[in-house]
Amino acid sequence: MAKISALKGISNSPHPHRRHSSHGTPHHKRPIKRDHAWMDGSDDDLEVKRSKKHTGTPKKSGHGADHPRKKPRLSAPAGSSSSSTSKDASIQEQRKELPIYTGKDAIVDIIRENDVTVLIGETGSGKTTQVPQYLLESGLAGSGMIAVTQPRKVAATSLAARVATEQDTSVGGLVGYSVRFDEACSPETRIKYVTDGMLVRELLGDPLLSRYSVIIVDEAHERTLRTDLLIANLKTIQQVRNAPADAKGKASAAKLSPLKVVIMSATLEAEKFSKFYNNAKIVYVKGRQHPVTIYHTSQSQPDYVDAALRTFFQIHTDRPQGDVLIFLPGQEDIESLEKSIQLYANQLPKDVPGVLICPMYAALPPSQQSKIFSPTPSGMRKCILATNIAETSITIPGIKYVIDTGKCKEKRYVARQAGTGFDTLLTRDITQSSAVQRAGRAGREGSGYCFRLYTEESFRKMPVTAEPEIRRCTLTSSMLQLKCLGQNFEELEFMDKPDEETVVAALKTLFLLGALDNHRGLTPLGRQMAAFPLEPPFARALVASIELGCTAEVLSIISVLSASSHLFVDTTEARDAAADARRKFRHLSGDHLTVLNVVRAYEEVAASESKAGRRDWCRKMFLNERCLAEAMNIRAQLRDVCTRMKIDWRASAGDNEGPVLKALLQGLVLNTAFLRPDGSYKQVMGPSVVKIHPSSSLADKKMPAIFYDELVYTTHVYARGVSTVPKSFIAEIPVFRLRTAA
DNA sequence: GAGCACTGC
Repeated sequence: MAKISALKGISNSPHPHRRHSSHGTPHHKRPIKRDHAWMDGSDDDLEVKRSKKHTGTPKKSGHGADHPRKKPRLSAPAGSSSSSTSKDASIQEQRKELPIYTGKDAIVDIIRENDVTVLIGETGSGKTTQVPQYLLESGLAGSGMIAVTQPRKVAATSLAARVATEQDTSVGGLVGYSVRFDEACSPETRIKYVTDGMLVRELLGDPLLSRYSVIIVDEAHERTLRTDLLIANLKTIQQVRNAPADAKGKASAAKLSPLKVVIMSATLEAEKFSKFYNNAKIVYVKGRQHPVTIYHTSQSQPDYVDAALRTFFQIHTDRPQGDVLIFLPGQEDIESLEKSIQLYANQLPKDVPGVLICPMYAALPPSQQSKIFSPTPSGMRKCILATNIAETSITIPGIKYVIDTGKCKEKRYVARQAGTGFDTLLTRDITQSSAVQRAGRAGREGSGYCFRLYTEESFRKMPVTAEPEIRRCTLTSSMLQLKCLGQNFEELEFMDKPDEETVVAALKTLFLLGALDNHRGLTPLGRQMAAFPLEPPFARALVASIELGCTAEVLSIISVLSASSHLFVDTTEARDAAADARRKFRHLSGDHLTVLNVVRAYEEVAASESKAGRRDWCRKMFLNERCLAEAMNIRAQLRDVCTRMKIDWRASAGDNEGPVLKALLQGLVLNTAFLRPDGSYKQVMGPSVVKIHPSSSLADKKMPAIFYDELVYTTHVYARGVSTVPKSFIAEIPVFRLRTAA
C-alpha cells in the first residue's frame, strides 16, 4: 500500500460521520494568490515624520551585554539574582530590536503634541509593551498613572509581568495590573495594565479618571462593548479635563492634568477611530511576522468538515513536518472531525507518521485542554481542532499549517417588543480580519501555510471587520452603569450607535426590574443593583432576597450562574454517565435549586477534602471545577459588597425553597412562560414559543409555569436554566399587576 | 427528544 492509494481512499470515500460528502476535492495544488504579506520590521517601519526633538532618555540602557538572548522571554523572573545585570542588559537589547524601537522618539513627540493618537501596530511590533514605557521614561505622564486597557484578563496580567521584567522590578511596584479578583498595585505603580471592564467600573467612582494622565486603549479593533463605552467616555472626559484653563466654571477640573488618549488597533479601522476623535493623528508601525503562504480553494466547499478532513490528509501525506491547526465553528463539528481523522489515521501505511489529535474548545475539561501544549512526540504530527479560542485567546506553539473553514459561531441579541428578546447562536462566515488572524497563527515561529476552504472571491466578499458588540449585545447592564454616571445611552456619542430597538428593550427591562422610574430616571433600587457586579436580573434577585430572608441561597445560585463556564460537564462520549451523576443533585423545582444542591455538596467536600480530593469528586460527578471555583470567587466578592452595604449575606431560608424561587423570579420576571394546552410553552411577556433546553432537569416535563435564565435560538428557541413555580407566584409580582393596570 | 463561539465587572 503506497501513500497514493491511502490518499485516494480518503478523497473518494464518503465522510463517515456526516451524511453529505461534497463532490469535488479542494484544489490546493498551487498558491492561488498570496493576499497578505507579513513583512519583517525594518528601519523604515514608521511612516511618520521623524521629529528633530529628542526628549527623555531611557531609564536603563543595554550597556555591556555580552550574550544577548535571541529568544524573547515571556515570563517574569521571581526576583533579581546575582546575574541580574546581564539579564537586564539582554532584556534591554531585546527591547531595542523590536520594530517599534526605531520610532520611539517620534511616537513620544506625537503623543506629546496631540490629545488623541491612533497607533496602528501589527502583530509583533511591540507596541503594547513598549509605548507605556516610552511614555513613562520620557516623563510625559507627569505624576499621573498610565493605564493600558486589555479586553482579556490573561493579557493584562501577563503583559504586566513582562513589562515589570523590562523595568527590572517585580509586578505590583512601578508596573502593576488590576483585573477582577486579582490586583497587583501599590502607591508606586505608574504603569497599570487593566481589563477594559475594570476601567469602566472605576469610572463609576471617579468619572474623570483623575488618577490617570494617559489612557492607552489596546486592541481597540476588537470593539468590545466595554471598549466602546470607554472610547465614548474618554472623549467627554477630555472635553472637561483638556478644556482651556480660563474656561469658566471648570475651576476644579482645571486642576487636573490634561488626559492623553492613545488608541491602539490593528490596521483596519484606523480612519474610523481618528474621525471619531476629530481627525486624530494616525501612526503606523509595521510588525514582525514570518511569511505565511495562503491558498484558496477553486470552488466553494459546502461540507467544510469533509473538506477539512481531505485537506488535512493532503498535508499529512505530502508536506514536511509541522503541526496543523484546524479552525471550526463549534464543539459538534470538532467531535465529528476528530472521529473521522482518527478513523483514517488508523488505516495509514506504516511509513506515514502517526496523527495526534487534540480537540480544543472552551467547554473541554482543563485536563484535556492542556495536552495541546505538550511537545509533539517524534514521528507524530499534531492536529489541533479548535474553535475561535485559538484565534486570540490562546497561542499554540509549533503550528506550521492552518486549515481555515471560514466559519464561526456568533451570539447575537434579537430585541423583541416587550424587552423579551433572545440570543441567537448561529454559524456564520468569518470576517476578513479573522481570516488574516487565523492565517497568522501559522507564522508564529517560522514561515507557514494557510489552506482556506473557501474561494478567493468568498474572502473578498467577507465583511472586513466584525460588527461591534454594541450593535449585537444586550445593553441592559451597560445602560444601568451609564445611568449611575448620569448619562443616557441615547444621548452619548458612540463610534457606532446601538440599535434603537435594543436600547428600548434595555430601558424597558430596567423599568420592569424597578431600576428606572417612568421618567427613565435611576431609582434607589437601581443604584443598589448597580453596586453588584452582576447582570441586572441577578442583581434584582439578590436585592429581593434581602426581604425574603434567603440571601445566602440566592448568592450561591447566582454566583454559579454568573460564572463564565457551565456547571455540568457534558461531552458526547460520557453523556449517560453525566446524566446519572446529575440526577443525584436534582431538585423537583428545577435547575436553580439543583445548582444550590451542587454548591452545598461541593462545600461539604471542600471542607473535608484536599484539593486533589475535590478535583476527584468533581470529575466523578461530572461537574466543572473551574465553574465552581470561579463561583466561589464571585460569591466572596458579592458577600464583600453586601457587607459594605450592610446587607446580611448569612440570612438563610434553610430548606424552604419558596422564598428562594420567589426572589429569583423577581429578577427573571421577563423570563417566564406558561404551558399551553398543546404542551408547548409561550412567553408571558412576549410572543415567542419556547422549548425547555435538553440540558435542563425539566426537559420534556409539563409544568404549568416556568421561569428561565436565558433564551437561546439554535435549532429552536430554547429556555436554559429552568425552574417551575406555582402560577400564583408569578401573578403576585408587582410588575404584572402594574402591567395589567396600565 | 436533543446541544453550547468568546470575553468582562
